Amino acid sequence: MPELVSDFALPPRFAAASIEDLLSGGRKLRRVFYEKALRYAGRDAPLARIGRAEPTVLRVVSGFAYRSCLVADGRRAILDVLLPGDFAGLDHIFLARPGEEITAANRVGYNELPSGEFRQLLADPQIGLYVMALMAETRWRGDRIAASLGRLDAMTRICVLLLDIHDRLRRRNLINRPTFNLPLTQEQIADHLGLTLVHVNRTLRRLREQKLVIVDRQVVIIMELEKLRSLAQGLPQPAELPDVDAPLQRLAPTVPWGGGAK
Amino acid sequence: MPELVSDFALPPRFAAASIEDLLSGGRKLRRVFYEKALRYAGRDAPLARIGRAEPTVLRVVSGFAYRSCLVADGRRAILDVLLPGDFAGLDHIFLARPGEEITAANRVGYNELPSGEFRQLLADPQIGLYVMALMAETRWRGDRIAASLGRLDAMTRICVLLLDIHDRLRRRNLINRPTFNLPLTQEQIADHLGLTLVHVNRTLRRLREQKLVIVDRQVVIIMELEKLRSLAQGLPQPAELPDVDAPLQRLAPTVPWGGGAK
DNA sequence: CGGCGGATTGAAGGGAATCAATGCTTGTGG
DNA sequence: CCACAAGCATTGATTCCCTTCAATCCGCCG
Repeated sequence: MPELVSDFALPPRFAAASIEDLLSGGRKLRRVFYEKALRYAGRDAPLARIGRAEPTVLRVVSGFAYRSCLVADGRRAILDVLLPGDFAGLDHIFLARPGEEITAANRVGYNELPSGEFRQLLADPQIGLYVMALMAETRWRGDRIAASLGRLDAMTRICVLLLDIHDRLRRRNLINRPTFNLPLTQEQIADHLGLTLVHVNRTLRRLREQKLVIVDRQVVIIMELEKLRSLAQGLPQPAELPDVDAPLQRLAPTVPWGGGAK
Repeated sequence: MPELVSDFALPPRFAAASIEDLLSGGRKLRRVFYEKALRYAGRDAPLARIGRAEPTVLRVVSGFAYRSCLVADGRRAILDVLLPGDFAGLDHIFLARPGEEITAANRVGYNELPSGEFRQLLADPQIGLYVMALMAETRWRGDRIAASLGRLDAMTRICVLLLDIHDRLRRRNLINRPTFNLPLTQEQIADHLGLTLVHVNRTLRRLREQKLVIVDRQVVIIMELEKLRSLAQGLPQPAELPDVDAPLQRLAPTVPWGGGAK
């Protein structure tokens, strides 16, 4: 049997056997969260704090947030960026106290469920399956930035980050052009990509000069989508979770870009 | 209410509510895997390959393995190191084909379950809960190396890696002194930590000179355990999964160290 | 207006990569 | 039993990507 040479390029697919259960699990879970009040957190406000009382599971409805930690010498590492539709605190199923810090990057709307209540939902295997898929997706993202941090240079890392956020927003129908709002400071980008603020700035300038991506203020415009994609080749790819939210109204991010016209 | 200043130092704890279910889930899962034949893979042999036919879930019984990917310019990134007792391929619950490469670092013994069969086990919520805990643990490890790669220098990264493997082996009662066998080449360590083989080598020498850790061949001797631990401060910590295997026989790794006397 | 957080840019230094040889083990075969 | 090859480890010299330090600029808000 001959080797399939270029099969690595194919994006991972979900096994047919699980898709049905997955989708209904996702719908059930969505329903539960929607019953909860919509809470808001202002910029830089914590959604979860290490060691605090009762941990909760939360779902971001609007805005960006990030998980982070502080290492020994006071530097910060941003482990993951949370977009509208993302869940966070799933490991609070097990933990008596939050083990990570979650912070709002801009004004974030979210729903929250006490972890005890969430744990009871898992009695339903379909919900359980969906939660596992969410956890798997988080891991894929984690693998992806780990590989980026370890093996890509600053320029490529930034491209991959922007590409990933684009794809995630696109898949959720939050955008429909290669342009979006990125409410992260250059310092936060640096902390996420293992760089310094200064070097992020320089690299963004070079990206602009090369007309690959334009990042001005918080507006990102991807000029060469396919070129970015080729830079990300070989990195772990998340399988695309079937979109549970498809029928919902779209949550377009505000794009301060000439008043939003056209 | 005054801030608890140093609460971050406490290791995360499992919520009492879930421990019972977790343990019996783990025991059930263990039973299923033990019924399977023990397979072996020689050094550098793949346990799973990207895009191959039917994906499986597997459990390492002896030996070391690692998950890896190849990025665009041909460099390799080792995303995770698998020790005896670790599961791999849990995301094959969802995937039609394996999305990652798993390779044996030395001779590995393992049990294997077709992902379809594994999926059926999840009908049992206790097993489901345990699987989620396994996935959460993998994520914690992922967060930890991501933070290391992003914010620690070569020396500290190596210390954290050695400390982590030590702790994992220790927790599973595979060792009882700060000495163990690490069947990874310096190149593999480099690929895991985002360094080059040459720099790993130099750094190991400096660690030896400073009498922090001695790494000779594949034998690791940690001299200053507490100093290593202080270097890892602030990194995400995995909660310690209750040891399902406690009553089992211990699987001591061979330590080529003067014939194993003492 | 002053102040502040974020962005931008310059100059200098350092940690890690790269290039290049040379040892050291181990396994294989004569 | 030794020769030889292959893989891994070790070490030196040089280069470069990124950091660090420092200053300036810009937009925003009270």
